[in-house]
Amino acid sequence: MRVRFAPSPTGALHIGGARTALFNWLLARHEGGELVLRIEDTDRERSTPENVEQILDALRWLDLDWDEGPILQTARSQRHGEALQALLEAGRAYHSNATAEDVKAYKAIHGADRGFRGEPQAEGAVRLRVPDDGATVVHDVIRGETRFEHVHLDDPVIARGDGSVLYNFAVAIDDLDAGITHVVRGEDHLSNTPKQVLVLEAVRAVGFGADAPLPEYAHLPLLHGPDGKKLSKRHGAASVQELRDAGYLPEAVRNYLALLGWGAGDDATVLSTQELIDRFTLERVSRNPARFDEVKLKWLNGVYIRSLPTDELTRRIEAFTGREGLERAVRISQEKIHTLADFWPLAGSLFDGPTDDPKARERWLGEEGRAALLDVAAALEQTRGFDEASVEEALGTVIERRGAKPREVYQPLRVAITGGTISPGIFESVALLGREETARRIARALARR
RNA sequence: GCCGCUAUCGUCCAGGGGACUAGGACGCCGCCCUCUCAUGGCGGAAACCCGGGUUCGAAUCCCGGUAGCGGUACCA
Repeated sequence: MRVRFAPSPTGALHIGGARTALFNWLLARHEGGELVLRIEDTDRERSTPENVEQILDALRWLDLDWDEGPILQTARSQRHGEALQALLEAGRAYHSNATAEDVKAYKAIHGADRGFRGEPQAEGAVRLRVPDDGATVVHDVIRGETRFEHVHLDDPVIARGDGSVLYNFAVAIDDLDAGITHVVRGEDHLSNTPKQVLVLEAVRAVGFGADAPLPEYAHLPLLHGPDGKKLSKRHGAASVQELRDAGYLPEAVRNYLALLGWGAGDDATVLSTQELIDRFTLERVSRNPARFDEVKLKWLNGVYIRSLPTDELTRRIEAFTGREGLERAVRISQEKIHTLADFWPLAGSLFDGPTDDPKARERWLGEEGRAALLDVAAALEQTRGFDEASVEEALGTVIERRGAKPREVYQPLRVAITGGTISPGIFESVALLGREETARRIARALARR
């Protein structure tokens, strides 16, 4: 089995594209086949080297590797030209000056009863001659047979007036030459498929890749945004880079993306990449479009974060935040965060000093709170050690002596040392800060007002 | 408009003629645990798009409608 992932570098790699890449990759790895990476850069207006780099960067981050390529489609223009010329000479394609308006006008008259068939001219864009009779049947592994009647098809433009080829032509030639056995891509390409099959048949008839097999097709259901519309920039984390910047783990993203349009079949949700490879088959790919649900991704990411060894999670958080010496803080935060980005807002004050939350101050550092804090400061001064257990013990004494509820002691202390009401566990946080820093922060909180 | 694809809880995925009182996950609601936030545990609400047909029997097969989406570029 040889599959390919063929993004066009007209923007960053989208979540939908990433899912397509993942499915191709899983399939190749499951079958022991090869994955070819091809960059479809025949759109000269919008393709840029920066976008190519972005796509490669996204694939690397996702840890999806490939066996051949990246092949730039434009680098194959000579081959495309030869195939095009052969089609021209055989009369299976022709030059035509007809514009989109001409075709539209033609269709206005003939409706769906007759596809546009141009008259050969000396120059102009190149159109593929579609037979009037019959139909092209696309055999789709996921959807079964889809029949496209030739009378409904217009002769498609396969090359521009200057001879440069267009997508539907290049794709067919490149898949053929690369020996692709399965074309797995988004459903938005289903309607293009008959054109590509027609190109394939025409080109083989004139001796190009006549002995190469015709690829099988598998069109994946499309991915939609939370609003049910096609995924776009408006949907926030729409690109792979945005996912990375939002603090998601690549393994969690792979797991989540695999669940969009595919299911293991036995209700399994959390699946390691190896399990994904072992279990992935095209037969289990769904036919319905799926919505990208960041809430569920976030939950899954939390599952992965909690299951990571603390030192590994620390490495990732240090890389993400650009800070060092975070291990202790990571250990006490691990079960409280869902993304790498959650860490700093939760525990950053342990390093950078308390933040300022006026509401928290007002609620917990009133007369009662300050009185409690005074007791806490005294108790913390004379603990034997300063680990979590001794901190807990000391605070327990304060609670008992004051006849207070635990929170009436813990919360003022939390606000004093972190500035807010949300933090890792209070004993852990205090122990991490140490006796002196804790005392300093309490004193500062008390002095304030 | 035309061509095509799709249709099960709010979302994702199961179930593909009787095992369906339709299952799991996220989310939501309630309870428990609890120093905040989380985590964890227990429980709950929540779906077969509509109409015909086939069949002893339809969520499941067929037809139609409707809706959503895609294509209809000298974009990919």
